[in-house]
Amino acid sequence: MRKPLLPIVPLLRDELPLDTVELARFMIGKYLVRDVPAGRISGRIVETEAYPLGDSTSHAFMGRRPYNLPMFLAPGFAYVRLTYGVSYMLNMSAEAEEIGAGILFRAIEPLEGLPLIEARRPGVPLRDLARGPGRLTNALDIGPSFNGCDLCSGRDLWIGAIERGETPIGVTTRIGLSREMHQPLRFFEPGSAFVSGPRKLLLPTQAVQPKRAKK
DNA sequence: TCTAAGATTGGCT
DNA sequence: GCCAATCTTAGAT
Repeated sequence: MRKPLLPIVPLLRDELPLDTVELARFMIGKYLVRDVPAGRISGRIVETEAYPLGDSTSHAFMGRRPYNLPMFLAPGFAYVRLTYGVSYMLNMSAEAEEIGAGILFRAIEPLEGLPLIEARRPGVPLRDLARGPGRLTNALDIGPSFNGCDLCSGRDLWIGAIERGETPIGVTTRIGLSREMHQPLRFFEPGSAFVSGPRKLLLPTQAVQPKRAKK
């Protein structure tokens, strides 16, 4: 007998905050769902990053290009990119149409479809299956074909919610950047073991020093 | 459990 | 050459 599915309700575009940073915060504690022929893969979103308008590290910073078109769509469209030639990353458009901004999904806590994930990642501990943006896309079997798809569609690949209340949210600087490293634009669920980076809260008084340049 | 270093990879931030 | 990463290995805590 199959386990009943979690009561995840698709998020409507109207429910998404327009503001990039607010959207990144908002998505913590929501759910990413992937429908595959064999069933459903889903997980709780525990880590995101914001790439707002004017951010020099954003793929939209240089203006509209063929490869970054989804970032200029209305909120809730997927932007899938290959990075370092090895990993795909799942982003979602933010801000009104014509404005290039988005958020990056960095980690989820896998909840449904674990056998489907494990079949593709034999021997990998549960905690590591979707801890990191590249692992997340691997766990949900997301590739470049999802670039530009509507995450508010409620099918194939979509975002949803169960509880509607506010959850506590941790904030730090973003991961892996060599510019704009001081910005508090990474959000995560405090206490979750499924978060990929530091899980200590950034205190307002903490200054962030640039890393020493490599020799 | 964490941090760090080195190798790897492909498109153009 | 620069990167929004992963994997393995090694060491500290």
